[in-house]
Amino acid sequence: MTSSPLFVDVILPFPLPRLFTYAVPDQLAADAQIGKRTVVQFGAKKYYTAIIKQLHDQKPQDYEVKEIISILDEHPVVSNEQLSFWEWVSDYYMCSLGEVMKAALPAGLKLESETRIYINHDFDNEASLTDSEYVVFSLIQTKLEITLSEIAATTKKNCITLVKSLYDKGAVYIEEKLKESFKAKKESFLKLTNQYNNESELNNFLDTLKRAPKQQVLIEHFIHLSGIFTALPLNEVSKQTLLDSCEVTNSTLKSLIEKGVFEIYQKDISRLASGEDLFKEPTQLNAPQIQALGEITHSFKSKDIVLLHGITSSGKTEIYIHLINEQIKQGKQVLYILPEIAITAQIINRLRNYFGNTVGIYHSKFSDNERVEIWNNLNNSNLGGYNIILGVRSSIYLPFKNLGLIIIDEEHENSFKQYDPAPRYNARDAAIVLARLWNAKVLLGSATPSYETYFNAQNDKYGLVKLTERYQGIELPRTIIVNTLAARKKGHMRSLFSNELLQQIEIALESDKQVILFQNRRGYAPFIECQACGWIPKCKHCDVTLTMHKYLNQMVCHYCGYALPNQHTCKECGSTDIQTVGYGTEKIEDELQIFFPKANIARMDLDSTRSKHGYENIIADFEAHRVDILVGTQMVTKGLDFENVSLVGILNADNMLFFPDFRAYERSFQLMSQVSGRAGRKGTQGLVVIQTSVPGNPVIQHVIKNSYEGMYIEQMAERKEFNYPPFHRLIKITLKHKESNTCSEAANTLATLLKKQLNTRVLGPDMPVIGRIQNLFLKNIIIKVEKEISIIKVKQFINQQITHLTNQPNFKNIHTVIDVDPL
DNA sequence: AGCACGCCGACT
DNA sequence: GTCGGCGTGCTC
Repeated sequence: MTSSPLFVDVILPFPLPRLFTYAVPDQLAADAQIGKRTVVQFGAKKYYTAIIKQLHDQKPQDYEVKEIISILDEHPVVSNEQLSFWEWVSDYYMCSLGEVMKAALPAGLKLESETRIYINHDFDNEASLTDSEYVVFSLIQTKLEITLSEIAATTKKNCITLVKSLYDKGAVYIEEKLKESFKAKKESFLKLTNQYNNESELNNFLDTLKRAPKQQVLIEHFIHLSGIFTALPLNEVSKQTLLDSCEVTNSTLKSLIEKGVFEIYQKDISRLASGEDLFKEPTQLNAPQIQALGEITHSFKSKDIVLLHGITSSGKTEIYIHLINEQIKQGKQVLYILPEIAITAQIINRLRNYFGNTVGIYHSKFSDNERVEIWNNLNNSNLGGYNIILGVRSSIYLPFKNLGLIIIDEEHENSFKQYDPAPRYNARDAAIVLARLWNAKVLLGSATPSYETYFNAQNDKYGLVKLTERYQGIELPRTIIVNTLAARKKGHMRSLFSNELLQQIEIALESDKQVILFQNRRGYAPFIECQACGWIPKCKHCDVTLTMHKYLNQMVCHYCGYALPNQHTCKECGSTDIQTVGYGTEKIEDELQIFFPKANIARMDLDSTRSKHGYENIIADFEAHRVDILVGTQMVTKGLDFENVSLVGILNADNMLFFPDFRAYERSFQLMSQVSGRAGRKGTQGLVVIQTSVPGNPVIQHVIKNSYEGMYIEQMAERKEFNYPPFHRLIKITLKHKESNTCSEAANTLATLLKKQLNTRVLGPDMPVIGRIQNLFLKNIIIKVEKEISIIKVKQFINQQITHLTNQPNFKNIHTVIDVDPL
C-alpha cells in the first residue's frame, strides 16, 4: 500500500465548465472510487454532493485544494457507462457535465447544505441590535432553530445581511447542515411480545377475552396471517393488513398493545407498487403483426436501429411486448420511452399484466423518493433489479446494467426534446447513443415518424418496417374539410363552430357516441381588447399579450407567469366595452355548453391536468362515458385509445399551418393525423371534421388522403432546397440582455465573428417571435452545418467565439443559450 | 448556481 | 452619514 497523496476531480451540479479537484484525506482514501458521491465544500460555506469523475496523484500547483468531507456511497451510484454517456450529452449538446448531472440524478441523491441559524442563549446585549435586526432575532428566538429560507419567507428584506450582522454581534450562531432528502418509507408491523410468543400462553390469554370478542378476532387473524405456531414460514404482518383483514378499529389493537400482547416495530418498505410477480406469455398476434415482428427481428440482424411505421391503432404495443419478452428471456434489460403524457394507466397496466413486478415506472408525477428507489433498485440486483423500465425522457439516465433494447414510442414527439434548463437534449437521439454504448438495439415507433427518422430509414441507415393495417379491421376515419372563410360569408359559422361541425356533434351525441375537439390554445382567449381605444393588456416582463383565463379570473402571461386580475374597464380610456379576441379551450368549452346544454363537457389542457391525478381523472371520466365531449389542446392527440369516439373536430387548422417555422407543415400533418386516429372503432367508421380557411393547402390535402409519404416527399424537397434538417444540422444561439441595444449589438458582433469561418452557414441575427421574455431582450442566430462537416470543430469554434464576445467589456453581461438540434 | 465584495442613490 | 440596491468575479 503506497501512501502517495490522493486527489479526486469531481463533477459539481452547476453550469461550470470544468471539474474541481479535492484532496482525499487518508482515512477516506480506501473508499474513494469513480462514480461515488462525495460531500465537498464549495465556495465560502456551502456543501454539495459531487460525483467523483477521476482519481489521481497530481497536486494542483496554483491553488490550495480543500479536502473532501465524506464519501456517501459504499458502491458507485453512477457507472462508467453512465459517465461516458454524460460526457457525450455534455459534448454534443454543449453544456457542462454538472448540468448533465443535475438532469440525470434524482434530487434525492443530490444533497445540498442548508444554512441553519440558532439562537445563542448566552447573548444578552439585545439593546445593541437595530430594529430590523431585532425583528429577525425574535423570529429566530421563537423557533430556536430556523433555516435561512424560512427567514426569507417571513421577512421581506434582504435577510442575509441581517443574519450576518446578528452573527457578528454574537446573537446567533450559524451552521451548514446537509439535508438528506431521500427518506425510506416506513410501515408499522406487529409482533407478539416475548411473554405471549408461545401457543399455550396465548390460548390462555384468549380464554380471558370472552367479553372482548373483537380482541379475540384480532388475535386469531394475526395467528392466521403470520402463520405462527405452524410449520409454515413466518409472515410479517403489517398493522394495516391486520386491521383491514378483520374490520377491527385501531382502538382494539391499542388495548392489546397496552395489555402487552403485541408490540409495534417499524420497517422500511418500498414505495414501488408490488403486484403479483406474474409472467404471462404475450397474446397471439394477428397476421400483419406477426409479419411486422418477423421483419423487425430480421432487420435487427443487420441494423441496430429499426423504425416501425405503424398507422394509429395498428397494435404496435403488442409487438413491443413480444420484443420485450424476447429480451427478458435472454436476461437483458429493456428501456421503453414514451412522451410524458402518453404514460397512462392503460399502458402501465398492459405491461404489468405481462411482466408483473419487473416493470419499473419512471415518471415526473412520481415523487422524488420513488425515483430514488427506482434508481437504487436498478443499481442493486439484491433489491430485485428491474428488467423493464417504462419511462419518460429522463429515464435514459438510469443506471442500466445490461441494456438489450430501447423502444422509443411516438418517436416524432417534440416533448422528447428538453428545452430548459440545459442539457437541451433530445431523448430519442441520446437513447440511440446510449444503445450503442450497450450494443443494444433501438426500435422507433410512430404513426407519423419525424422526417429525420424517416430519412434515415429511407437511406438504409435504419431498418424500416411498416404496419399498414389497423388492428381488428378498424376502418380509417372519413375526413370532411369545412372552409371557414366561405362558411362565414354565408353566415354558416357560429363563433368558431361551423354548422356542419355542430350538426355532426349533434348526430354523434344522439347516437350516444363521444366527441373530441382539438383547439391548440389554452385559456379563454389569447387577449382582450378595448373596443373604444384599442388597448390590449400586455405582460410587464415579456412582449406578449396576456391570455385571459376565465376560471382563474386572471390574465396570465404564458411565458413568465405574470398575472393580473381580469379587467372589465379599459386602463387607458376607462371604457367598459372590452371584448375577448380569439379562442382558447376554456371559451370553446363555455360556448359548447350553450349549443349542447345537455352534454357533459370536459376540458383537457395544461391548466386542467396540473394536479397529480388531474390527467388520469379526465381520461377515466371520458373512458367511462361520464363525459360526452372532450375539448383539449395537443394533449388529446397523444396515443389515447377510446372505444366510443365517433367524431373528432379540429376547430382551427390555420394557426398551426401558419406557424413561422420550417417544421410547421410536418407538425400540422402529425397533429391532424394523430388526432384523427382517435376517431372510429370496431364496426363503425369514424369522422374527422377539419375547419380551415385554406382547404386547398397541401397539408390539408395530404391529411384527407392520409398520405404521409406524399407529405414527406414534398417537404423533403423544401428542406433540401433551404438546407434544413435532415440535410443540414442546426445550432441555435440565443443572446439575452436587458438592454435592447446591447443585445442587438452583441448579436451582430457574434454573427460577424462566426461568419469569418462559417460564412453563409450563419443566419441572422433575427428577433424571435417573442422579442422579450422576463425583461430580457432576445436575438437568435441560427447556424446550418452540412452533415459532412465535422460538427465537433464547429462547436469548438462557436464556443471560442462566444468566449471572445463575452470577454469584450460591454458584452460581459450577455447571456447566451446554445440549443443543438433545436425544435 | 451561490455568495461575497464593492460601489452608488434614498432614508434616518 | 448608513442601509441596501445590484453589478462583477470566483469557487478546487
